[in-house]
Amino acid sequence: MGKADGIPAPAVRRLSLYLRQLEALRDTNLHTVSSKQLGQALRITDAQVRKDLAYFGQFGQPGIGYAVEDLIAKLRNILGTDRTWKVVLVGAGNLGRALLAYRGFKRKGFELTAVCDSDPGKIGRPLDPDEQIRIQDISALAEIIRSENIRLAVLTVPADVAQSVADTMIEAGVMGILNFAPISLHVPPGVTVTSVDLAVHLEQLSFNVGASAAGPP
Amino acid sequence: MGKADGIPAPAVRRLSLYLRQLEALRDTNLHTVSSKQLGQALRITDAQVRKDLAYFGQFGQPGIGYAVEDLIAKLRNILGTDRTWKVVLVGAGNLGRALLAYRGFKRKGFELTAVCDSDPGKIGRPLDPDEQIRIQDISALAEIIRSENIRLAVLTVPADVAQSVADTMIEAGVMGILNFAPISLHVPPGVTVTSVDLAVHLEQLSFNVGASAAGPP
DNA sequence: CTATGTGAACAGCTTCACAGCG
DNA sequence: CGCTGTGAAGCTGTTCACATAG
Repeated sequence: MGKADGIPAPAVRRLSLYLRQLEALRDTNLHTVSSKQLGQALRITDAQVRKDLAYFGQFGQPGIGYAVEDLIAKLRNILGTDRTWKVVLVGAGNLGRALLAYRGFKRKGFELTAVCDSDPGKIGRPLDPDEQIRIQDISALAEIIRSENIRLAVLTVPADVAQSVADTMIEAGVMGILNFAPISLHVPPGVTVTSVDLAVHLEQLSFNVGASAAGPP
Repeated sequence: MGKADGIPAPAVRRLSLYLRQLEALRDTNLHTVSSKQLGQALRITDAQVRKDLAYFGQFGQPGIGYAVEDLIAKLRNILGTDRTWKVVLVGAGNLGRALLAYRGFKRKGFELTAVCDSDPGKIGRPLDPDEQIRIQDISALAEIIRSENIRLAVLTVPADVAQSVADTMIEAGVMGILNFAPISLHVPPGVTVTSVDLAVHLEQLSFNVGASAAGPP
């Protein structure tokens, strides 16, 4: 329903990679970059880079390339990370706490606003010694989402409750879920889910390694 | 290097999802499943399911469907997880320790054999109270990989050292890397890398949510 | 009648190749 | 000249539709 129509999903994924690479280039005091350079760094053809960027506008200068700082700003705007997104994390297990500690969060435009868990033993505890966020009861989840106007969630709960937690969150207004539970979430149109399943990723490696060699000894 | 030739990468990704779903179905005492049922659970067309499976053999019975237990075994064999893969984890930070604690590892055919870190303060410590694995110095990494014949690695080190650690591991025999560092690893042909970048995933959500609505309030 | 396996049609993404601009 | 932006071509992956098997 709108801005993303006609734009290939793979192109959007690469946008994030371009942004990451550009931020690295900026730190080396490089002011301009060509599609060829960007492509080589990411193992993508230069034509691909140009086409991806051209979906969103004319950002380059013929004969010169792309202005690094400028393109960073453009990409942030396209991806929506020039604004700050409030994020709720549900599930304060090992993985949840590790993700919370990840400092890159805020720098990228995401602000962890609340953390919920169903374990009474965890509720009320501060997550990180130097963070003031305390774990709240999962029964308050919907109310928190509504009152804080939260649109994004990170889901690190066990698989058997993931769907019902997701339903609750969506009902309360969440529009995007980063799901770490090993299950296929069903969500209504307009809601986006991205899933990360450690086992799935390892299986891909296992397949590829097994395909080119004898396999594990 | 052969087995994967002509098979679409997306099909292989879905194989893992089929396997996950089948394991869930088995626990509900379902013995047979159709491509339509599998597809509905995963939001994929039935034709897609059949085509994916048909890349690897004729596993179904016309008029009946697929035998759940049977197909699980077939998929495990194809993915290479009917054998046990030794895995080394490098980087015992928050994320690394969280991944270690993940119990699904062993159940899926992956055995965490060694953990390395460069922080002298961590070396020698047991990771988990009930695990006997101790953190070893990263200078021993190559030797560990060689002597244990390790082929898979999980990389949870800071971005600025990720490439050099990867080089070391590949030199020592690692063929597949699950990379959590926010950087594009360059690896020689035959070596597989799968990357998981939290920021990238969140940006995808931000884009999609921003595309269908006004964005965050 | 149900459900698989598969060639053929279709759709979508990537690469090519070049016109045009600095 | 170098490099972008882009129609056209090429390729890869998905869906259709049906012959075939139980």
